[in-house]
Amino acid sequence: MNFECLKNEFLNREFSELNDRQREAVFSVSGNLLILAGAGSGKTTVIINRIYFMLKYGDLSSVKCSDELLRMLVRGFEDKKSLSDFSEALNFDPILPEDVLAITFTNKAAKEIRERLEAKLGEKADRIWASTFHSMCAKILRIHAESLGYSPRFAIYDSDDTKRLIKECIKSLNIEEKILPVKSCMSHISSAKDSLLDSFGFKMKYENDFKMSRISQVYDMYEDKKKKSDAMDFDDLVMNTVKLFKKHPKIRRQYMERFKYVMVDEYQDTSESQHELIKMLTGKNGNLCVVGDDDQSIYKFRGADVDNILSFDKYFKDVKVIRLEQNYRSSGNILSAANAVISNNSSRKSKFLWTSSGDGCKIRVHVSYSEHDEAEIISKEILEGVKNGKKYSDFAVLYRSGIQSAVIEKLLTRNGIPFRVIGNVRFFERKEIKDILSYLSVINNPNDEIRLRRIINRPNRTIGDRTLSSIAEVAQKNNRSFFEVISNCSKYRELQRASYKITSFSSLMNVLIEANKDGMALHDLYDLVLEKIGYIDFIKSSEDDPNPRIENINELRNYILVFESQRGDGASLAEFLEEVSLVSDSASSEDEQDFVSLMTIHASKGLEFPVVFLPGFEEGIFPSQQCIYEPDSIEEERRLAYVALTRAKEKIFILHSTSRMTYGTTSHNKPSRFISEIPSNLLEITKSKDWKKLAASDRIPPSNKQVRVKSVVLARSFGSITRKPSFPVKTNVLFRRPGIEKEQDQIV
DNA sequence: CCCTGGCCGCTTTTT
DNA sequence: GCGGCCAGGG
Repeated sequence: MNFECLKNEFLNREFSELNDRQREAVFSVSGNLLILAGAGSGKTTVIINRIYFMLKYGDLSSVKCSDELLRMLVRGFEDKKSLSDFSEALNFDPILPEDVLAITFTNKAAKEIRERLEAKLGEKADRIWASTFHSMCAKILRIHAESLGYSPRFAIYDSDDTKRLIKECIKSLNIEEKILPVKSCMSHISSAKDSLLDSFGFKMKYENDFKMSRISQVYDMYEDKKKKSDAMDFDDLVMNTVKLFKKHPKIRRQYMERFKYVMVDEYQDTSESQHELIKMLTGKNGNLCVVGDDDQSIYKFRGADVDNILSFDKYFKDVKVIRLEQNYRSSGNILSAANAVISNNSSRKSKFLWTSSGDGCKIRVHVSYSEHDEAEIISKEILEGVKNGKKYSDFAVLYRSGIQSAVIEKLLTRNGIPFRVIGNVRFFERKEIKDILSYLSVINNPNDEIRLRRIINRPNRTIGDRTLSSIAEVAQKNNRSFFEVISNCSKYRELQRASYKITSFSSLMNVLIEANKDGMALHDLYDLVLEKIGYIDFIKSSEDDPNPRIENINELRNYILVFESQRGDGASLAEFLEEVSLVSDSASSEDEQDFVSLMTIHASKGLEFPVVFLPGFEEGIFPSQQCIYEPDSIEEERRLAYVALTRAKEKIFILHSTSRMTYGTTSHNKPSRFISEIPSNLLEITKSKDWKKLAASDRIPPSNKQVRVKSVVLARSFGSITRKPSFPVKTNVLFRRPGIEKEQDQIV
């Protein structure tokens, strides 16, 4: 018996709940490691255990052991002791929590990691940096803001702010919006930033391209205005951190030395800029562990580059690759189907999911005659399942595109099935919430022009476009900020006429700014803002049904209270805004927990359900029309299909319809190619009866009794319920909307 | 400055 | 088929 073997015996016993591959990943501490984690292969468990292992043992490969000690260990092993009981004798060198950086994409994932680490490690876990790319960058940039010419209080613009600002730039450059739509301009600028192309580089690159050089003008102006507003957009957070590290090698070294062990989750979703950031943090010889699945790369459209994971071993030295292929989620037939579909992709690392559990049931493919019929079949199957002891929450309906949900919502409602649409409008993006947050942002950073413009006439103060542009003009001419101009507007002749209105607004704001400076508690400031601006009355007078909005406003107050109780006394406005700007996470419901989940396939990544319905498996829907003639895009769609299939634990229903109404016109789509890529022996095909041949009585959609179903629009924070509140946005809409009856007539 | 009617356009989404 | 957005009239 040598030490190496004995050590493994100890560790295998301690980590016996893991499989061999998982253990290998957990024990590989030093050097660069790529973990290719298939769907449902216990990825997060590996991440948690690996950090746990590092903090407990460090890198055991360098530990030496004398003969005498070895005999002691053998005895210890027989006495069921753990290797850590010999820590002093073996003199191993644990890694400190502050040496570890764990990066994820979403707050939800970061939170899960933090919670699971806390459960396993106790308070030590707090010292580990576990955060998203963006919050990590924001944290670093706040510290070094001045080196890049920002103040530490810089604002963070979300896509709505960004859009408004870009729109303004397009306007003031006198570019026809028809030639250059804001959306396309925004996405060009965003993807430039994803690949670290700043406005200067952009200008150089596209000198000879007419359209792109117009965009370059916008890019220039956008950057300029944003800088003057002391603000960064989401893409800036990453790009500016890279810039900071390039410009100040000392600062870079400081972080490289600090984060001795770096882990990145969902590496297939990284963009070029994020990849570069990781390179700068770890260097060529760092200890970098990335986890991901190239087959689940579905975010190319927002800058993700699969190549970062596919060519990981080219970018980093001496990479050890570990594949996690044992699946703990789905039955055999589901995995066979998923494997078969994904094997049609050419650019991928080979991987083959397997399970030790049985084949399970076949994959049911159902051919319906319309999208109504399709939704009806789903409803029937759910009711049938519930009759046989399943819960509503065992079911999920996953679709390619959000527009598919409407019909399904309708028929589920009609059948009295409780459901929720996950990921529609997010809490912090609601108009009333953005309005109030904009007030708070301006109080924190009066230079934030875009948000100042948003609120200056909300509630109405009859300060219109005219006045706004003359303020902007004056600001430009006198080289003053927008806020400075409105605070002293009586001094400017051009603003004389509107002076009274503007001054009453600016003095209001100045009162609020002072209140904040005096250290007023956050929730008191919030109340003061609402009261001073008369926002509730404004909502009451301008909305047909003000209640949902008022509920949201109250909910924001709750959120502040929770924030204050977490942070203790010193909870500052700046900290609050930081959290809010990076957290899209939102409401969860207090009451009913048993509901069917409806969401896009994208939103379902990482989740699992016993029974999964996949409506709209048709050419033109999925794969979507735009992708059909592009091989690369088809591969991305196929990965999406792979994600969809691997969500299911027990049963999959794939549905396609011989006719479907989209955008007001009826189309007849062929079944999706992804269906034919599944071996037919795994399929069980059923068909709706031809509706024309049905007796008239059978054609009436079943129950039209008015069932009260609450459909709450949830953000993606599903499962992690931290606050009680809910936002019943869509309660009963379906029955109040006229036209349903009409709709039924059409079917009959 | 606000309201309303007509017109366009329309995957996927986190931060 | 529907909603968001812009232009034009009140």
